[in-house]
Amino acid sequence: MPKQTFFNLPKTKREVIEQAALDEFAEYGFDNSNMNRIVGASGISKGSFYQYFDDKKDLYYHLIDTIVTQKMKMLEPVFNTYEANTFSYNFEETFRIGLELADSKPKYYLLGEDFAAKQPAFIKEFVEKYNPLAMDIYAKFLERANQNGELREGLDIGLVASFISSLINQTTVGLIAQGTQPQQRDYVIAELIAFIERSILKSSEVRGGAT
Amino acid sequence: MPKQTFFNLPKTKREVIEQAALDEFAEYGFDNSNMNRIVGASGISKGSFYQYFDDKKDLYYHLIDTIVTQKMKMLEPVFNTYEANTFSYNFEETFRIGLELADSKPKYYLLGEDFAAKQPAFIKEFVEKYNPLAMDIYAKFLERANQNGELREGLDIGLVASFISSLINQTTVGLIAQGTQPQQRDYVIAELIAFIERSILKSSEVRGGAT
DNA sequence: GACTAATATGACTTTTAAGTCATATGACTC
DNA sequence: GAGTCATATGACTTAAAAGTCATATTAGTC
Repeated sequence: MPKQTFFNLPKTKREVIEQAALDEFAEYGFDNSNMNRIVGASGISKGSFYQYFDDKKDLYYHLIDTIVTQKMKMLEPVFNTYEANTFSYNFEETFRIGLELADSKPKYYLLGEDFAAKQPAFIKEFVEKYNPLAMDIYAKFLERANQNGELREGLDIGLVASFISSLINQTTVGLIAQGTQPQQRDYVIAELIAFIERSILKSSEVRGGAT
Repeated sequence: MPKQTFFNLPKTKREVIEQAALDEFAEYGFDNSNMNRIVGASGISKGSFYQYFDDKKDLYYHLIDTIVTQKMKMLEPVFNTYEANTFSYNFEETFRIGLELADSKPKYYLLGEDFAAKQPAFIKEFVEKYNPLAMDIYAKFLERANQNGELREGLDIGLVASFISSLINQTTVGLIAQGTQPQQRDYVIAELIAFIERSILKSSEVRGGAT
C-alpha cells in the first residue's frame, strides 16, 4: 500500500506517477522495469518516489489493485442481475465489458498479462483476494442456465466453466495483441459465442450460425 | 548456439549442465535465474561455462530448442498421417502426446511456460521458426476434416483452430500445474474433446456424451 | 519574517549478478 | 620430458539498478 504522503498529493500528480508506472510495467514487465525511468517520466525525484511508496513492488501492487477494482466495478451490474438473464446474455456482457476495458486501457491489459505470468513467482494473495469472483462467475452463469433448462444434459459445469474461461482469456489476448478492428472483433466474438453455444446449449436454444 | 567446446564434452557432463540449467530456469524463469547457482549445481566453474556458451541467453535458447525439437519429433508420426485420419483422432493424439511429454518432463513444460510468457520481450525468431508447424496444425486437421465432410457447414476454420489451440494450451497447463491424476485426466480430456466435437462436428459424427 | 513541519532532491551507497582473464592443470605428440 | 594445445579455475571487474540520506526547498502558522 502506498504511504499517506502519496494520497496527500494533488490528484493530477498522482495520476502522472501512476501513468508513468503503467507505461513502464506494461512495456517491460515487472522484472525488467526500471525505477529511474519511472521517476524520470513522472518528473519527480527518486527520493520523492520513496516517500510515496515502500518500494517498486508496492507501486506494482498498487496498479494491479486499481485495475482489478475497476474491472470488478464495471462487472458488478452483470454479476448482480445474472440470475434473471440467459447464459448467453451474461456471457456476452462479461466478455464485452472485459474487452471494453482492455480496449480503452490497453496497458491495463498488458500489465495484467505480466502479472498473470508472474503469479507463481510472488503473488497468491491477489489470486485469493479476487479469483473467487472472477473465475467462478462463469460457473455461476452456467449453474443458473442449467436450472433454467438452457443447457444440454450431463455437462460437467465446473469443467465447462474452465474451458470457457480459457477461451475468453486467450481470445481477448489475441484481439488486443493484434489490435483487431471493431468490425472484425464483433465477428470473432460472435463466432466464439456460437462455438460455445453449440457445445453447451440444448439444440432448441442455439441461435443461428453454423449448422 | 553453444560453442564447439560444449559438444566436445562427454555426454554425461553435458547432461548435468543441461539438467542444472533446466532446474534453474523452470524454477525461477529466465529473468530471475542465476548463473552462479547453475554452475554450482553443475559442478563446473564460471569460466568453464563461458567456454561452452556465449552467455546466459545462449543456454536458455539451447534448452528451448532441445525441447521444441523433441516435441516436434514426437508429433511427427501424427503430422505425417493426419490426412488419413479423422479430426477427432488427430486431435486426441496431438493433445495426448503433448501431455505425455509435459508429464514425463514437467520442467520442460514450466520452461516452455516461462518462454511463452517472455516472448514479447526478446523472442520472435523462435516463434517464426516453429510456430507455422505448431499453431497451424489444428487448422490443417480441420481443413482435412472439412474435405471429408466431418464438419458442420459454415465454420471459420482459422478461428476455430485458434479456439481449439487456446483450449488445449490452457487445459494442459491446468492438468500439469495441478498434478491431476491419470484417471481424472482422462476424464478431462474426454470432456474437452466432447466439448469441441459438439461444437464443430456434424451431429451425425458426434460420439456419445452430453445430449 | 521567523519558526516549524512536510515534502523534494539527486548524488551516493549497496547489492546483485553477468561476464572476464591471468593463471593452472591436464592431455597428447614427438 | 619438453613443447603445445585444449580445457578448467575462481577471484576479479563491470554494469545496472534499487534504495538511502544529508541537505534544500516550500507551505503554513504566529
